[in-house]
Amino acid sequence: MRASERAYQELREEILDGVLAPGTALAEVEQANRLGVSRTPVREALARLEADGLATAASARVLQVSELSPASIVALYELREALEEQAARLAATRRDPARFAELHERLTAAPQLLDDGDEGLRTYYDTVDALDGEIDAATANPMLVSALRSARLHSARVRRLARHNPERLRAAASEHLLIVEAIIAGDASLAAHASHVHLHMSLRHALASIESRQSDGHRVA
Amino acid sequence: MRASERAYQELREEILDGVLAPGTALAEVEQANRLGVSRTPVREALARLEADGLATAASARVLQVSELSPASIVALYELREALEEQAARLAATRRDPARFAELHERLTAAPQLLDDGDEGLRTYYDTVDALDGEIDAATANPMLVSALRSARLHSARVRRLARHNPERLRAAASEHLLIVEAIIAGDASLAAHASHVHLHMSLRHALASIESRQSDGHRVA
DNA sequence: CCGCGCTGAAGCGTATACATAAGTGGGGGA
DNA sequence: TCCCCCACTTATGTATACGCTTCAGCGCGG
Repeated sequence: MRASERAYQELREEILDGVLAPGTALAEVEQANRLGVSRTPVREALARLEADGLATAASARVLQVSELSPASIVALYELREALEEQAARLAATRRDPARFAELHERLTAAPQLLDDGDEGLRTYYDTVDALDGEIDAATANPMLVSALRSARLHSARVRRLARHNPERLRAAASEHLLIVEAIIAGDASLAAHASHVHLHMSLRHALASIESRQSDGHRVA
Repeated sequence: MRASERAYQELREEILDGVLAPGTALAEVEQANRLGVSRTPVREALARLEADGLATAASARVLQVSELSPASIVALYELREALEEQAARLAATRRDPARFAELHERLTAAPQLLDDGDEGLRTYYDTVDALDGEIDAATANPMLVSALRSARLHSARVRRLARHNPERLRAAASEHLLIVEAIIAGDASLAAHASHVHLHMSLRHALASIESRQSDGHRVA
């Protein structure tokens, strides 16, 4: 694999996982030494991170991991609303019902996974990610998909910040189920509205979760 | 200005203006010689163009100016629909009425500009761009704005491809006017629907215009 | 005492040199 | 004569070196 690609993925993972906390400075030489590659691929990686919005230029000379304030989370969800409602609408119009029928089964089984500990949780998230993938494929719109991908990057950060609340995840599964049913039925309007509802609930939970975490005195997971 | 920045802007302009036609290969050495800079800044410029979607990797070794097929134009408008409706909604909620009142005046005067030849046309487009800017500012959502900016890049290509039809531009001005009025009135729903209508009409015109151009035997403007 | 300017250093942007991989053309063998 | 393999060419990926910009700290002048 290309060194620039490895550097990018490594840095991205670390930012998403919170290893590199918001506000951390990303200097070329430092990261080049740390990652064991030269500055040129690091430069490319940092440029991509900035384009992704995961890093922000604090001044002309210093790049840092971008903050994840409640305000920016709200902004993220406003963007996701726009994109995911449209994606759901298009998917409902253009979907292959068979592919979503399979997802319907998996999602129906999903809540039970949450009793299976860490392994089950991973399978649960795999199912949710598979739903994203199927919707992407069904929209048949590369531009929309690429915008969605960018938004999901940031969602991954939020997901990690919010506590994994089994109760919330069970509710989320049933919200997802409704979206899938709407898509299978070819009901674009319902698919869009169900997506809206899901995002609304998800945002509400994320904000509450982060607020409670902060009042815990910034406890680190 | 930085060499990589100049290279990027130069290449972007040439792609948007059609100087570099879709399908043209973008080789590092060739462009470096042509633009009078070294390969490194060209590399960065090409990476940005690819991230923008203005260039596509045809194979592992060859990057080329991306195609602008009717299908991709439809996809672009589906994305813009999602983004601009949401932006209009948010702008209607958060706007400063005074700033849009000024735009309302300028847009009312816009149709007359179209009789003033090239200079007037430029002023007309400046007004439309100002509307975009005001909406961006009013949404108060950096993520949404950055997604919009990316979509507008591609719109600029489409705009150039479509013939400048005064009749269509006059209609577009009145569509914009309705959007502005809705924003001033704080009517989020109307702002979104008016944006949808505008995009629908704009897409219809763009597709018809391109089709007629192609049946002209690919006449170059 | 405050503000402007200088000087040093550190980091970034660019160029160039080198390594590597892929594609192509030619030659040899079947 | 055709096909396959090897070598060469070319372009990309990576590393390093150099020069310039910028920022911080200190000193001098008002």
